[in-house]
Amino acid sequence: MPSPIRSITTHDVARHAGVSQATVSLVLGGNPRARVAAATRERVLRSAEALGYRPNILARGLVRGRSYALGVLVPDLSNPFYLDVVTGVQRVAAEAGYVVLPGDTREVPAARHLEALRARQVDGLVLDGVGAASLPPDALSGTEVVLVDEPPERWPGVASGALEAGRLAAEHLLGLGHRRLAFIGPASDVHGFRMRERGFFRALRDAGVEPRSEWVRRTPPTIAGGQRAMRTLLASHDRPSGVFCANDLLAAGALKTALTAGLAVPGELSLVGCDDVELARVLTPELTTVAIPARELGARAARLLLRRLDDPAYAPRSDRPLPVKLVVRGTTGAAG
Amino acid sequence: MPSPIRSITTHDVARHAGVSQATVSLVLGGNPRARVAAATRERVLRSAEALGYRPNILARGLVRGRSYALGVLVPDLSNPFYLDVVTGVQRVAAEAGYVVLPGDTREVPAARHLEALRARQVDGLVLDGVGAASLPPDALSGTEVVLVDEPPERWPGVASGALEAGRLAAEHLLGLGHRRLAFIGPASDVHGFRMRERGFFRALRDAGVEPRSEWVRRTPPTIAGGQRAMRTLLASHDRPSGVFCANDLLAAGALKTALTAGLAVPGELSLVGCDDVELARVLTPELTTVAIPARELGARAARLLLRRLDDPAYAPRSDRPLPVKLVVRGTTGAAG
DNA sequence: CGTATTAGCTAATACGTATCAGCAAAGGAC
DNA sequence: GTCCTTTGCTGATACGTATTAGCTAATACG
Repeated sequence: MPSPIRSITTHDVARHAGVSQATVSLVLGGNPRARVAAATRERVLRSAEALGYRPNILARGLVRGRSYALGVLVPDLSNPFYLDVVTGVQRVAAEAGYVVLPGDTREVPAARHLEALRARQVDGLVLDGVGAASLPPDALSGTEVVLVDEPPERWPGVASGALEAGRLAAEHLLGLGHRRLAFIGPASDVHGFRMRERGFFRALRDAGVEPRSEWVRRTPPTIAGGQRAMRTLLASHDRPSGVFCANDLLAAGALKTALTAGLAVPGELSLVGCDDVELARVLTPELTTVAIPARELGARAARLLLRRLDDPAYAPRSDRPLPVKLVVRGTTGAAG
Repeated sequence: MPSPIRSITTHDVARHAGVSQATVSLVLGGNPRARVAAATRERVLRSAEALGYRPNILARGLVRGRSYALGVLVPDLSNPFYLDVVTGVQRVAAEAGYVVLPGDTREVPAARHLEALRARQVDGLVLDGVGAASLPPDALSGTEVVLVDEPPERWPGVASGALEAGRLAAEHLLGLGHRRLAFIGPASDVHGFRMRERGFFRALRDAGVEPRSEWVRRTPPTIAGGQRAMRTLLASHDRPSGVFCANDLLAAGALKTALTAGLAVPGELSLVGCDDVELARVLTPELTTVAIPARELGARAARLLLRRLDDPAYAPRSDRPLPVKLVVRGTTGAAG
């Protein structure tokens, strides 16, 4: 059978089955509850099968006013955590016949991404950690939006237990006897990070431990950022005995610098990350961290988004944040 | 200004500018060499600007027979190397107004991905490491395809110097005095990996070093795979003094296992990876590896693909493979 | 001045699908 | 038998754009 030059259309199927194009569309198109005689339906299906018909999703989208595409924007796709979020979105979206267009804001600003996605007529957007509040006000109009780990004020969202994550890290370190505790996190005003930070410090204060401002290091949430931050922490005359990093990349960088400086981990310094990306188990020693269900977070965001596309009025019953879990590994030990 | 319910079309712009829809299309659409009076063009452009017109890419694609979308398939998006390839494709594609739909074959088989991408009417495909040769024969018909690191027999492709990469690793280890050399790589028949392997062993033989079959460990090219492979290598009574891993994930896993087993690296065991992903610099000690320009590889694939979309007859002058480079870090040292 | 040429624009159509109004036939109620 | 309802299908149209044929007016040329 020669490969078709032009792809098979509903017209081709109609001719083959001896019915009208409209009937083919009724059988193969959206509405499964369309009134078509069983015999006709069968005949159309067989013709479609025989010709190898595949619906042209662009044409379908044009008439339905849908592109069946979703945009997902994250700060950094090379961070496995965000990649997992995207993967979660992708899986759910794929099942519903949607495709996802991922983008990150490392090199291209969010506003420009949104411009391009809008030109693509994406039906919806998932935004994670891109500071939706600080976007130009009309950048998101006319599109359904779901936020991840942001305050769900103007748009609905899903959340992980960021506050809880910070608290777990703090309690773990406190439980090991640490009182001299530092925090490494980003300066950027991303709500999820802010919550992790707040949870951490709240737990410290609850335990009567007053944080020191010189032990709060702000740096881009990357490996390089973690290295820099740890370098300045180690340079000070007075060193913390435990550090909570706002994500695992920071922790990996911090660990690297500490080991290179000859520090014993966890002997002289305990380290807790956040996210539990695969990297955490590759480091030596393995990283103690707080596991965030990234994939499930993305999946849940996608489900909410798809739901709202069908019914824009759908207001999610305010969901519990996804549960987080402390994973104790090799970078934390009793205070000396 | 109220946000528009329905998006602005060429008809709206035409009405606003007092011209026909066709004229608007001539001004704003593809052909820049269309004959339109300067004054009219100016007026249309101003109207478009004023109304905030954005072309509907779906509609444009429908009539032009293009979707302005490219599919990219790789084995594993969580491998930063492949992610970089995708990023390279994405950057070039974005500049040309194309969007890319990435997919990996960890959970969904390539054939199913291709099915979905085809339904999306993607204009072209970039395939890296998915074994294009073993796909159903018609899975790629009717679509422009460019392969990465595959033999460019049925489809054009771009390549990195995989053979050279293996050779560089071998010569580095040989130069340090190692003669007891092992290889860890995937069993799957992916051409790029095969070439790295071949380059390695060819250099060994050229140096008069005969490889031992029990030191060739086959395992999935992941961190976990590297750990397993190294475990079996260490379990044997006779240990190699140097190991070349077909990628950095394998090397990371191998390093982890070696360190956990109490081996001194590089004192008792030298380790060379391949790819030079960011992970390589986070490990302690830092990983010696062969740098492959992943991003440029993807970018070049995208350029070739776009070129062929404009001119399907375009046969690339057979390009030199992209240069690779040995990066000596901390996991290799002189043989004991 | 008459004719050929060109510039500048528009009407009409097509891309492949979904959907709606409407038609013919068949059934159902009496 | 008439009248009403339902079933099963089709013709026509629309989605937003690109493109081509063709029209008008202006210009060029002899």
